[in-house]
Amino acid sequence: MNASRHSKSDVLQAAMKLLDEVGLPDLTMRKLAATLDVQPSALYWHFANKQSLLAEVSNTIVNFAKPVSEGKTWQDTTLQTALALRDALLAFRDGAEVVSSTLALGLGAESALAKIESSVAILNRQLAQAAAQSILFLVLGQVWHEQQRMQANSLGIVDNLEETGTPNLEVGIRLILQGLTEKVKA
Amino acid sequence: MNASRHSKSDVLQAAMKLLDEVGLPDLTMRKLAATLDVQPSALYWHFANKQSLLAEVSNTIVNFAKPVSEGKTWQDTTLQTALALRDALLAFRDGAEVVSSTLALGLGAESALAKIESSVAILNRQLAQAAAQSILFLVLGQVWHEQQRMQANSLGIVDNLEETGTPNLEVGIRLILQGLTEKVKA
DNA sequence: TTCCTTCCTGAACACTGTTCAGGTTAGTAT
DNA sequence: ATACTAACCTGAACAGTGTTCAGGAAGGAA
Repeated sequence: MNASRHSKSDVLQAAMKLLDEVGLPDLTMRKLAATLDVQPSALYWHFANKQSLLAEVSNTIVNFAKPVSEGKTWQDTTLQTALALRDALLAFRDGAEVVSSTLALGLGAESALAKIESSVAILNRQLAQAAAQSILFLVLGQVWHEQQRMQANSLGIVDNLEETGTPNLEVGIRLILQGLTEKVKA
Repeated sequence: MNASRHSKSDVLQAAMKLLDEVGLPDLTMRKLAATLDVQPSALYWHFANKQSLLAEVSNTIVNFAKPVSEGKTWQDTTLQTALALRDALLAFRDGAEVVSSTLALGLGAESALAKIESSVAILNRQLAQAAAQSILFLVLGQVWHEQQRMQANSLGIVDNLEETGTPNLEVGIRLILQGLTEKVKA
């Protein structure tokens, strides 16, 4: 905005705003610097590189998920946790792709996994971990797909008549939870 | 290799080889052209752009999955189909990321989804579709994660002691299948 | 006033995907 | 053999990317 000096969180905030305006593919260091009235090289005082910046953007998105009130059953709690993450991803343009990338690179965003895993109150920890990871991939994949379609539609590209984005996710999670429940009985 | 003229499938083949040698981030049009002893611009006679090239690479990877022999139950068939896709992704460096990207962009790779969906022999088509999509995201996310860790390890980065890549996937798929089975009973 | 930390400039480097006018090669038809 | 045509490629450029680095300026503390 103005020409005063900027802190690290200023840059992060500007990055979030720019992401919302132009999307991830056009979120470049040069454009980001321009919105702050600063040379591109100035950004490298605050962040070691672009990946580090994106990692913090990713964490901001994940931490945006509001904590869920404990449900009646752990199944319900887990479902609410997953849907809260889904809402957080949807709240930011290209949110799912940002988080997916940094998660793949091993930077940040593990807190999302941790939250889901801790909600799966099952004795067998190996099983809980596999289920939590599965649910996380489900949410990321589904929302990524949905957000990509949103952009495609905004560009006037024909959309397939199917609008099964949101329902499919809940169905998928419920399938995993049901499977978990059955496996625990045995 | 040599300096003779090249066909479209020559370029595709060279792209697959280069992908295996340098990985997706270093799969550039210039490097690809160099392996063919050709100027970068020559590639644009065969492919409209890099995305189109990657889409065909993606299709090649997906179609590499060998068809499964029909199992005893549809649950078994679906599991084998998913694992066959997993093997295909693992057979190529950064295979999961390549396929994920082109799938997100709406180019190709839907045949993977179709194969899984057709194996889920359930009356409720909406349910089968949700389950198939869930399983696909599971496979892609898991293998992507695994392949990223493979590269990280090869670069000497510390690996987390957990080696739960492969088992987690099968567990996750089985959970979905079990959930499906229960839901069908009701 | 000196010093030191914080933040930034300006210029460059080594890349990237892509376009385009024009050339070469090879095979087919006359 | 000559002419034509489609397939394939060159060479150069354009507009952009992330990143580095030597140095300069601002502001508070000693």
